[in-house]
Amino acid sequence: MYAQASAKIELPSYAPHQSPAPAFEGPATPVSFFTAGAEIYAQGEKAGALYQVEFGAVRIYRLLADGRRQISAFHLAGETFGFEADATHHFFAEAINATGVRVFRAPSGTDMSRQLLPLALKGLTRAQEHLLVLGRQNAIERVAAFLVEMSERQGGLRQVELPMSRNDIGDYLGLTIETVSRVFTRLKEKGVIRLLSLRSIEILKRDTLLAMGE
Amino acid sequence: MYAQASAKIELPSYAPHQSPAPAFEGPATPVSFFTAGAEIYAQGEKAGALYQVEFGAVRIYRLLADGRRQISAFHLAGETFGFEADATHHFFAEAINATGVRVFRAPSGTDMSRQLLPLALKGLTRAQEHLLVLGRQNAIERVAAFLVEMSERQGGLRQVELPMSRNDIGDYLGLTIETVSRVFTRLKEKGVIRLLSLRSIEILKRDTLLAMGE
DNA sequence: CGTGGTGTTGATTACTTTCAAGATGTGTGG
DNA sequence: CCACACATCTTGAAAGTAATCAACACCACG
Repeated sequence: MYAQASAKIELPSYAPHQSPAPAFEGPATPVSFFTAGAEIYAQGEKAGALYQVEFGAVRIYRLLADGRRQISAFHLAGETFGFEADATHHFFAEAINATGVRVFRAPSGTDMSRQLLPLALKGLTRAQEHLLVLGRQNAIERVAAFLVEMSERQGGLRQVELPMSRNDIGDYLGLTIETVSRVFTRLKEKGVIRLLSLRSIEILKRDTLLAMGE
Repeated sequence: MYAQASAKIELPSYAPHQSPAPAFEGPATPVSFFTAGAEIYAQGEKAGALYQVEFGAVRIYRLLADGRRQISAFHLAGETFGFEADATHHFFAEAINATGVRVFRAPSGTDMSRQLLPLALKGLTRAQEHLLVLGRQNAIERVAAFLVEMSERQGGLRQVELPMSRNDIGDYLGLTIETVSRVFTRLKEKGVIRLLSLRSIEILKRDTLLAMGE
């Protein structure tokens, strides 16, 4: 059940050397591979399965009628997504780049509440914290908060990999791509961060960044 | 265990005539009363209990260091709140006005996953939908979306009660109180809504409002 | 070594906030 | 029941921040 096979998948450097521990009991499910931009599921589709990122990254988003997009979450290696309040997906899920996803389908009748609740609560807390960012922080604070978040999710290292484009970052932070770019430049000029490459930054002044993101 | 007793509580008109069905099994817990502005719990406090609104309304919010506030959710009569990802409250909960809250404490060792999961998932979906509003919609769209949401949560009637102040609405929508006020005025001028009183509106053009909120 | 996609930078515009003043509403005490 | 006082809400003018429009640079790919 390979949704979209890519001829040759170059594993990105931030892929873990070994697979994350499976999130759920059950029959071993093969890993599905998705190329950059491939859809994992769409809004309105029937939900039911759970997805664990093996390597790569996934964006969860919603669209307005005129095409405006809000990314509500990124999921990195080891994280699980796809659970819904009812039988329908309320969001889109897409691979950001070459991504492997393990699919879990609980046998009908199985009660997954115990396993799912902590994930749902974690997601709820994250979403509510993100509301504060979108509702009450300005551009530089949003980007700072984002970099801190990405850093912490990657073990708090100085070097942070950003698997997503500026466009994705903008749609996550409620900013335009130009504003994101300008803020990156400002942070560089202030010596807070350094760009190792377009998708890889080094945090030089963590305290400043933390203070910015509040 | 009455957190704050008020001499005389005037039941607001939107209070249900009968108590909502208790959300959980367990020993009958007395209803706690809170006056307008009274704190139900604070960020950092130990969590554990669940709260069901009997009458009145509750705001859930978070603060930035400089006092900026983001309300992540309002809870009306019948709704349950207070569950957390870990043993600590990540948010503040306050009564918006005279409010009765039933407190449930599961006996230790009880597994509430089955009951909690649907609530957590519902909250997660709502929060993620709100992210789209805060991230990608302008002032008039935000207010329109808010009025539609409040209307639907009150049974989809033309008349909608707004138990919260303009300030609360602003902090929920990521706007200032002045902008909220101006948008209300514009919607009145366009004949989309009518103000019956400051805290009570009538929706005259539902379709227009829906189209605005997308 | 081109070419398309992605990112950066600049100038201008638009929207929301801020600051300020006044109006309206609510509650209290006389 | 009325009058005053405080809080909430509305409106206006000015300022600020991010969006938009536009051009160019950079990078990855074939």
